[in-house]
Amino acid sequence: MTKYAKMILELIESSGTHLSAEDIFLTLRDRQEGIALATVYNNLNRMCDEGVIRRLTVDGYPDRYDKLVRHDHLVCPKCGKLTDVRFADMSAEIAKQLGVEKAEYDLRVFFLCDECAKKKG
Amino acid sequence: MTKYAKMILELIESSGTHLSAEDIFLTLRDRQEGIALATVYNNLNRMCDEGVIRRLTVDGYPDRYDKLVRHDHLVCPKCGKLTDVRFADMSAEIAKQLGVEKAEYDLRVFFLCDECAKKKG
DNA sequence: GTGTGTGCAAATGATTTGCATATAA
DNA sequence: TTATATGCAAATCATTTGCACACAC
Repeated sequence: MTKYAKMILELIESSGTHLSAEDIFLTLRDRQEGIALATVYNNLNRMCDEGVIRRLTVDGYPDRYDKLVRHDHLVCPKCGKLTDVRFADMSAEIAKQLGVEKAEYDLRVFFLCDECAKKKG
Repeated sequence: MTKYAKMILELIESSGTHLSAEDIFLTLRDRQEGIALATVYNNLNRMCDEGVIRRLTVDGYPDRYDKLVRHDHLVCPKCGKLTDVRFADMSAEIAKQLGVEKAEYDLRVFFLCDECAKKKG
């Protein structure tokens, strides 16, 4: 694992928000790291393949990346903001219904975020 | 509602599969309709905004469009294939937990499709 | 030393946009 | 008529790729 791979992973693991490739690129560049955007993408793709991080694709917005700890997401239908939330784990029921031992899933709940709710009212 | 809007909606409603903008464009063009790809996109976007159809964004694949009847999806992690499936409706629990009357959500279960399962074994 | 990561610039591919024309209410 | 949809081509934007160079093991 290289210098940049480590930095990128650390950023994602330690971040409270959901970072896009560009967020990561800009953060590292601000730290005077001479990293290229393509390198960020390369690393993110590799880590997703290896199952070290998770990609969050939301329609209309650039992909964001997330840690693996089990949780679900609220997605703001206005601004695309993602918020972590934890609903009951349904892996067991789903797996049972599909006739397999283990099942992975992605649950997104559409929910107007605080900021957009304010703007509206 | 225009001629093409009707055709596009009908295609989506009657289709057993999940069509992409290009699928729809090619289908209509094969029927000798002089439709433009941009028109397909325009109509799909409009219908999504109006809440008449639903957009399915799967990372790495072009968007596909779906009818509104409540159901969930299996997503093949190898080929991106979408399959309809119906798990228990969780709107009520989710809404309760969020403190609202109604909640919309999107549930995707990652599950190797038949074809990819064959190829593997 | 040899494979793999990196930087850069150019390519890609899905989707959007601008604008002039055509169509629907 | 008067707004809105359409066709076309060009533009956009996130992401990927090719290639030469630089590390890491």
